[in-house]
Amino acid sequence: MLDNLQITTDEYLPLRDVVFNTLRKAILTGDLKPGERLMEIHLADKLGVSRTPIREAIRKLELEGLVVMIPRRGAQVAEITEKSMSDVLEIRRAVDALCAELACERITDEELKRLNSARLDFEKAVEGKDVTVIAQADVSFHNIIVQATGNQRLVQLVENLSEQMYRYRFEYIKDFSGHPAIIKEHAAICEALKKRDKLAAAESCRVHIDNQKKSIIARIRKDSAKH
Amino acid sequence: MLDNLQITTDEYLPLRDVVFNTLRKAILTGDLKPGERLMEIHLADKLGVSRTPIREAIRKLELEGLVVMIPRRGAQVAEITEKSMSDVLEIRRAVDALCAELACERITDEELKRLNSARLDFEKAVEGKDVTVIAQADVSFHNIIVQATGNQRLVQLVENLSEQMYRYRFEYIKDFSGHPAIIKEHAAICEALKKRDKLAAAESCRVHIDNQKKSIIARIRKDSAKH
DNA sequence: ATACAGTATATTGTATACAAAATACATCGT
DNA sequence: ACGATGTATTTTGTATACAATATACTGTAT
Repeated sequence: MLDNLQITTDEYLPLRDVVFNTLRKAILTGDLKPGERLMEIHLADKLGVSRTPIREAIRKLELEGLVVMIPRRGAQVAEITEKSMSDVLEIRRAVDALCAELACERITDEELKRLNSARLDFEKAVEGKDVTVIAQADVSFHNIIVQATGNQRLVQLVENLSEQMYRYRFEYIKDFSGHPAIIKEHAAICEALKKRDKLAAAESCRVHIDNQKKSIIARIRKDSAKH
Repeated sequence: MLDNLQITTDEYLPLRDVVFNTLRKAILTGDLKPGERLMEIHLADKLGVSRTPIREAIRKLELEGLVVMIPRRGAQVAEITEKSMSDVLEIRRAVDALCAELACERITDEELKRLNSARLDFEKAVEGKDVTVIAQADVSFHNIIVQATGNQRLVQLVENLSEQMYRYRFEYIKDFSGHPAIIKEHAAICEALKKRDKLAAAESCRVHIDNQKKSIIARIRKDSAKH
């Protein structure tokens, strides 16, 4: 009874945050497509709230880079260009390498164990062919490394950068021919972390991102060729 | 006449952005101190606007990490702890090194010239003793490098990270005994960029940040010892 | 004097109302 | 038929109003 009450108070989220999460998810999954306008009244009606929380959510999406504002014309979903994605990946490459280096210094034995089982989970997920499961296993693996840095702002930064790649992650995962390489890369990262070999860990992460970059950029080119 | 009209339309900024800039500056300069509550009606009265633009500005400050929200209690200026600053600097170290590496590949001869004169401007600024002028010259120097990467998202990231260090930048600059070292570091960075030597450029940047870190962390310890 | 209860006040969260600008559309003239 | 002009509509930008919660205060009982 009291427990239940506690839970409900803990679960309180301002509507603006509910809207923010909803819109973000819609953008990342592609329900809201690049260039699409976000009209306040329309969204308000659709989500059953007033314009106020909608507007506040849009302000956050704006700073996050998921929507762009045009003065007196409102918000629209940010376009993804090859350049913008390449910019993101360029940063991601360095940041992931940093994560690996820091993790070498700070990862605990317990986290190393969890990392290894996350690695094995990923390999198992690859055998099954469910793309969502594979993607989730990949996220879990990398999350352990980022968390092991103990740098909360770094966690947040990686999250934001990952977000930008989200729509293309699936393309990368869908390419089954690339799976053996991913498995090898994960193994290399694991190995380096276990040895606490910063150079090797960082380099493995760079290779890992470089490979992702190849398939993501290829996909974008294919997409833009269509239009 | 028409020109004037053009200017005024160009200069249009929604009130939310005016408020956002105003509050951000107030936080960075320390007019609004860590832990201080941002009360909407109070701010609205003070700035002569309604609560709506205030709230939207706060949403952006929230995502930027300059304020933290407490549900149903509103916003307060984020505290700066040694840990949070150390987290920022850890990222900044890697990101600045990345900037240097990319700049090695992409900086134009014209930008190299401007960089060199910015370096000399800094040396001149150091001779005069105006801290604000010195800080500005330092910013100009580093801006050229970041811009030379041609990566707009990287520019934005560096800006955000710099922001967090802003309040302590002056302490670093104020320490006149450190100036010769800074001058040498700038020269090393310049030199490496001219030679397009990525390793040297990156390493110089790391050293540069490590030195900043020392003085900033020392300052924070001194501050927290007072309280 | 101190702890507590109950009320008043202040503050946030949300919804609505109003103003200004941008867009769409229809009418008119050529 | 085409373009221009003026009006209607839509949409954003801003202000205000209302509701719910948290905080501060006051008085009372111990």
